[in-house]
Formats: sequence, structure tokens, C-alpha cells
Amino acid sequence: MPNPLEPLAPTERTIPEKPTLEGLETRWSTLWADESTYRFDGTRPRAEVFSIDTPPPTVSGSLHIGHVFSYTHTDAIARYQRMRGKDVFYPMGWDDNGLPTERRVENYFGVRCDPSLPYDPSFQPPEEPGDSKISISRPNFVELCLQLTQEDEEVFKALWRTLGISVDWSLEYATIGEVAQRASQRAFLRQLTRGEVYQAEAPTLWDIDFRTAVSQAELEDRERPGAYHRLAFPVTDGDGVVEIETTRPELLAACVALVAHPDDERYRPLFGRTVTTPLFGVEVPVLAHELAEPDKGSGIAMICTFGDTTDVIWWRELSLPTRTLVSREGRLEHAPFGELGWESRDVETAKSHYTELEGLTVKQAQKKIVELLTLDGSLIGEPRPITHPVKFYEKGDRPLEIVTSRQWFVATRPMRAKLLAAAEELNWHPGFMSHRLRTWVEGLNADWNISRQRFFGVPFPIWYPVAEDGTVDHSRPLVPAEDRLPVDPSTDVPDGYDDSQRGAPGGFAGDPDVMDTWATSSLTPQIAGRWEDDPDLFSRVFPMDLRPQAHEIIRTWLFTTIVRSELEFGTLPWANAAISGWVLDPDRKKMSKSKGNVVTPMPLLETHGADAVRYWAASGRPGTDTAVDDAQMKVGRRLAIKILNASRFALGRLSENPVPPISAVTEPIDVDVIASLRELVADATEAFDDFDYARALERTEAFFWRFCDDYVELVKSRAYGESSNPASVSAQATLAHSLSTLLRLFAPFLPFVTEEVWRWWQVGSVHTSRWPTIESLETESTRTAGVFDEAAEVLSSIRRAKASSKRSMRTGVDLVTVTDSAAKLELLRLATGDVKDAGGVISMDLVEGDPSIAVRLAAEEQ
RNA sequence: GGGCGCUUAGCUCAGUUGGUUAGAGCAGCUGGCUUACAUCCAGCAGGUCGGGGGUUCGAGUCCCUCAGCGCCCA
Repeated sequence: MPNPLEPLAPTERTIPEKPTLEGLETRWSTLWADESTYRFDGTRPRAEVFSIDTPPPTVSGSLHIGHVFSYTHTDAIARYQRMRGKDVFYPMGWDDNGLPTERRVENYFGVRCDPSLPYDPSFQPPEEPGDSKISISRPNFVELCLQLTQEDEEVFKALWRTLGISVDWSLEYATIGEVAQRASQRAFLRQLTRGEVYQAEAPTLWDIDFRTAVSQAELEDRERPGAYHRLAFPVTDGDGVVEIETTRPELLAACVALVAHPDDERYRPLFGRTVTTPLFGVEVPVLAHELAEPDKGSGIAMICTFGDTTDVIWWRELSLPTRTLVSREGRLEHAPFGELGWESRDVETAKSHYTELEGLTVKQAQKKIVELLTLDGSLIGEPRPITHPVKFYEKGDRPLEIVTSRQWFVATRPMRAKLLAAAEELNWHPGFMSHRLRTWVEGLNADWNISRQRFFGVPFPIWYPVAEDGTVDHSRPLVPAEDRLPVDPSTDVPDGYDDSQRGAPGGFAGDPDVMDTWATSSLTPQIAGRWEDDPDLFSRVFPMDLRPQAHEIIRTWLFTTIVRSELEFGTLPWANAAISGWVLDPDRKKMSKSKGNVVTPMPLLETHGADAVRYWAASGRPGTDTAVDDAQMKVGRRLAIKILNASRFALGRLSENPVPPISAVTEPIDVDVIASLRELVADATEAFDDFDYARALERTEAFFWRFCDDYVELVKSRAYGESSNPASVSAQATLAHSLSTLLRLFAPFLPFVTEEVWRWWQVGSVHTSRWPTIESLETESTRTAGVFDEAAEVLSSIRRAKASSKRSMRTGVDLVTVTDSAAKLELLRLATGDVKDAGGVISMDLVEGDPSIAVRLAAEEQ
């Protein structure tokens, strides 16, 4: 529970003469670590816990101002919930496994993983990467991955500490760690038992350079130049030809059908008949399907296995045969014309044509086949250049090919209805982000491929029996008992076998693949919550309260986390999802490495201070793209300095006296200010409950500046008075209670400066203090609303008069005549003394009539 | 091509369910060392709320439409 307010004894207050922001980050982050300020207690019931599914950053990716931006939002919410009395579960994880880390290790050390090599315990990477990559074993490679990610994690930790993120570091995890491996493998095995995952020889999107399968979620369309090649297919049982247009003529030998729209009058007579492919003489049917676009090309398409994702849909829905052509190296494989599945009307011609293509890369093959088709007379006219979208792996730079291979899939398509319901049930902040999930789920046309042909990842906990003839029997996987997890099938042995039987007839073979990075990071609530490893903890934190994340990974991380949670627990993994916006460069352009406009956070933190950078971040509305803005950080720094100085003033008025109780607030203007502070507290609380940290900050900040500029100036002379004067004590009490309240309202945003000031005069940390309540700010005197506004307006008129006469603010005023309604004058009458003191006014007349304020300045001294 | 969002002062943005004269900060300009703060304070100036149409006693706010920008999905 948060501490009750406990002011230090007056003699123990330490208010520095010249307060400063320098060094606050180091001082307080060290103390918070020493005092375990943000420790998760873990003994309180679920209802008193607020649990956060923190995004685990990919440490091998570069440190980015975007990290600072979105984690500040989450931290503000975490700090608010903690002050509200919640036991906050706020872990930090690292998403280290996967391709980005492997690429970084390959380049950093100049190595390449070759899984066929044995482990070399004495291997040391070269000081500098050489010209050609050194091949090393998988265990050696994984060691280097772990080494590098650990170094990277330290850099991130330093950033989080400097930024003041209030995570409980004892809850740290990594998606490649033992806990994560166990959870991932356990979840996989249970899904296998329930029939929710399956392996299949299926068309798979394949990156030739990375040599791995890619899932639908990792795709990216890029506009690329291509050309329509018009080819003539003779109609088999009749006269004439059908002219099709294709951008991939090199796949002609893999053609299994032609397809046109069912309503297309031009091709209707051909449906059900066959045509013959040029060059290869293969007889293929002409079929109808809605996805064929009459306006595209000649309106009739050649279906190959497989040229693009539409081919896959046609192949599946029209139950077409498979003729695989493209290898995993991106070359045209052997095509056994004449054999089963490769029938031709003229086998010898087909073979002779194909010999010219076999072994070529896709690009070379296209050139060659154009020559062949031209000679043959089947190419009609010149290829017609176009620009069209081509599928790429988002991290790759060659178009993806589609190959058939054995992969593990999670059956997500049958879950569509359930996932759409989940999109509705989840509380999105901002709400419109739910569309992102909905459109993604509606557009799902492939199950989730979770196999990756990589090395630094969680292995599939699966072996397969090897038959006496040496073939691997994938239909009867050997699984370990759950209590053996995690296992590595490349070094561990299935029950009932010994290591000598690895790969031998009658023995076993481990699954060589690792899980897709999303297959592990989709389990972050389970990993962080120690699912099954610590059932007590898990029951207190799951389902979690909040998933904060960026919008570009809704279709990957958010989607897959929901899939895993629905499958395992039949529930949403969290109640709320807070989607942060992008950080744009100062010119409002999206940052990217290739553009070289990525902003690194540390220099900004050093220049402006953590509170200032956090202020900028917290000013970004939920879900709104926000530009890096030095000016806004300077404003934040100014605010922090103002808090120091205003606090020094407010606390200085207490002299050696204790903090007066709220009941000492009796002067009408003081009572009015405390009442508007109650409204502020209500407003900020409501905003935070709605995850709108930016609104809470804006309201608090606006109040604070007005408090300093008008209220403090108005009551200054009264606040300097003796403790024997109730009017002075009223001002001193108002200053102290306002300060205490404002410090706590600012604490989620400016943790360093608020902690600094808090410790001048309070016991314990502001971050474990109680969030202010309106009940604690109830005065005994009744409020007369408007006193402060009226007084401030008259003071403002006095300042205006001085400024327009270009006189010092210290200039005396002989007479102020305020003309206004009786009601307004009545309000003003309750604060006349303060207004006169603040303005240096000798005499003030209040006259009923049309509103006006006349100010007569003292004569200028000669 | 479908969807979502944005467009308010030179810049960055607030404007809750439609309700006086549209707000703030920054930048600009004019002044001021006023004992919390010159790392500061005061004051001034600046907008036909992207264009057009509609509903209404009343529209920045609701509806339609057009334009530009950004993103998501094809």
C-alpha cells in the first residue's frame, strides 16, 4: 500500500539555497534500486494488482528515441496505478532471438553458422571480422548470440535507468531464456495434443537470401517494375489459341491451369476444356474463379505452382496438382517430363526446352524462356512493361519465392470468429485501433507458419523416428514429457533412445528448425508471469491489465498473443491495449535507418535531462504520431526548474513550523484555489483511468503555471506573515497542500524532480505515496467560487497598465477603480487585501456598473 | 481498389455530450534584475478552425461531398 502522508519534522527539512536539476537521474535511480521502490509484492489478490505486459525490445536493434517515447507512456500509467495503491507488476523483457540478432552476430564477428560442424569449445571470434565469413557450429554461434545480446541489454538497461522507467528488475526475462523456452515448448506441445498445430508440406513463402520461411505477417508489398508477356496456348480439342498475359513466363513449365472470371463471356465457352502449354506441350484445364480479374492483362491468368499467393489460393480451392520448379536457392530445379505428374504431349520437345532452363536463376530463366518463346512463335508482341506490387520479406531485398516444404503451422483460420470477437472485447486506447486487428483477421488467408530455418531461437521439442530404410517418419513425432522441458532436440535424446541412434536407421532425428520469433514473444504474459513454473504468481497477474505497444505490430505481436491466450486459456490475455504512435523526425518524416534520420536518445537525455525528455514524450497523445521536438523538451526542463523554485518558495513560508492542517485554509481566495485543485485532481484521475496520460499532464501543467503566476503572486505578502496570523497560516497551508498535491500529480511524468522536492520535506518516496484524493482536500470553510478569478483579473489589469506605460512592475498604484456587477464586486471584496498588496495599490474603489477597470499609476519619480 | 486517422495562430497542439468574444505553449515584438525563480517575470500582436454544401435558434464540434497528408489491408 502507498504510504500515508508523513511530513518530516520542521527541523529535518532540507531546502537547498540554489536547487538544481543536475545529477538527479543518478541520485534517485540509484536510491530507487537500493530501496526496491518498484518491487512487485506478489502477495496481494488479483484485484489489487495492476499487471503490464511490457514490450520486450529487440536489443540488437538500435536504441531509438521511439523506445523512450512509448515506454514513458507506459511508465506514467504504471506510476499512477502504483500511487493508486495497486501492486504493480511491471517486468522488463528482451526479445533477443531471431533473425536480427543472427545478422548482427554474422556481421559483428564475421562468422556464419554451419549446423553440420561440431562444437569447438576453444573457438574465439576474431578481433576484427575478416573478408570472408568463418563457418562455426551452431552451439558456437548461439554462444556468440548470447554474448552480444548481453552486451546490448546492458546498454538498454542504462537507458531505462536514466529515463527512470519504474520496472521491477527482479522480474527481468528474455525470450531466449530458460523460462521462455520452457513456456514456448510447453505451449507448443499442448497445442499439438489438442490438434491446434500441424505440420504440412505446404506452399511456403521463402526468402532465398535468408534461406528461411516467412509468415504472412512478415510480408511487405513493394512496387517493382515487371512486364506482361503475352503467350499463346493452343486449344487442345479445337482450333485457335487462348492468349494469356503473365509477368512470370519462366514458370511456364509449372503451369497447372488457366483461370478466368466465371462471368467473363470471352472465356465462358472454354471452361471445362483444356489448352496446351507452349514449349512443354502440357495439357491444362481452363477453369473459373472469382479472383480472376477480367480487367487485368487479357483477363485470363496462368496458374503456376507457385508464382504468387493468388496461385496458392487457386491451387487450394480448385484442387490443382503441384509441379514444383523453383528451388530454395532460387534456381529452376529438374523437371522430370514424362514421369507421373509431368505428362506432356511431346515429352522429347519438353525435355529439350527445359534443359536450356534447368539450373538457371529465376532472373536468368526469364531471359532464356523469352528467347525460346520467341523462336517458337508463342510470344505475341513485345513484353509490355508495368509496375506492380511484389511480395518481399520485410527485412529482405529479393522477391519472395513460394516453395513447398515441411513446416509447423498454427491453425489460425478456424479461429477467425473468435478473434473478431476478441477485437471487440478488448479495450483499445485509442478505440479506433481495433480496426487494425479486425481488417487483419478478416484478411487472413494462410495459417500461421511458426517454423524458421534459423539457429538462435527456441527449438521445436520434437524428434522423429528414423525407419530402417533411413527415411524420417514425420507422421509420428516423439515428444518429451513436460517436466523435461526445455529440450534441444539437436543435443537431447528422446525417451527410449540413446545418442548413438541419432540419424541412424531405427533411431531418431531431431526437428532441425526453431520457432518463429513471434511464436515465443506471443507468450510474453505467460513468460513474465511464470506460467506453470509459479502458479501462484501467474494467478495474480494473468490475464493482465495492460498491453502497451506500437501499431505496426498489431498484426504480429498483438494478434499472436491473443491467439495463444485464446487457445490455452480461452480468454483475452489482457483487458486493455494501449497503442502508441510513431516518433517522427523533427521534419515530421518517418525515421528509418536508410534515410539516416534516426534519433538516438542518450544525447537528448544528457542535454535536457530525463524529466524534460519524458515531458516531451508524455505530451504525445495516445496513438498520435509525434515529432522529436527540442523546443518541447526545453519547455519540460523549464517546468521542472519551476517546480524546484516554486517548491522552495512554498516550503520556505513554513519557516520552522509544521505543515498546517487543511482546516487552516480559511481565506476565501485560498478556499477557492483548493476547491479548483480538487477539480484538477478529479480531472487528472479520470484521464488516467482512461489511459489518457497526456490529458492528465496538460491539465496539471496548466493549473500549476496559473498557480505560480497568479495565486502565488496574489498571496505572497500574506504568506510572508507570522504564524500567529490566521490569514498568513491560511496562505501557508494552501501553498503546502497545493504543492504536495501537485508534486504527486506530476510524479508519473517527472519522477526525478518530484522525488527531489518530495524528499526535502516528506518521509519516503513520492512514488509510493498516495495519489491525491478530493476527500483529502476538503476545507472546513465553504467555497465562494470565482474569488481567485476575479482577483487575478484585476491584478492582470494592473500589470497591463504598468506594462503599457513601460513602467516597472514595482511601480506603485494610487487608485484602482473596478466597475462591475454587484455579484462580481462581492467576490472581489473577499480578496481586496491580496490584490492591493500584489499590485502595490494604495486605494481601490468598487463601483457598480458596466464592467471596466481603471488604473491610476503613481507619478513617475524624476 | 477498400478501410482508419489527420487538416484549428508562423510552428507544435488542446478544444469533453453542438452553447457567450475559439484556447495554450513555442517562436516574434515591447518592457521589467518585483527578496521562489533572469534557467525568470509582465504585456502585446497573431486564426473567415483545409474547400464546398446541409441539419439547427446556434456548428471547430453532427451529416454529405471534394482536396491534401499519413498509416493499415488488398
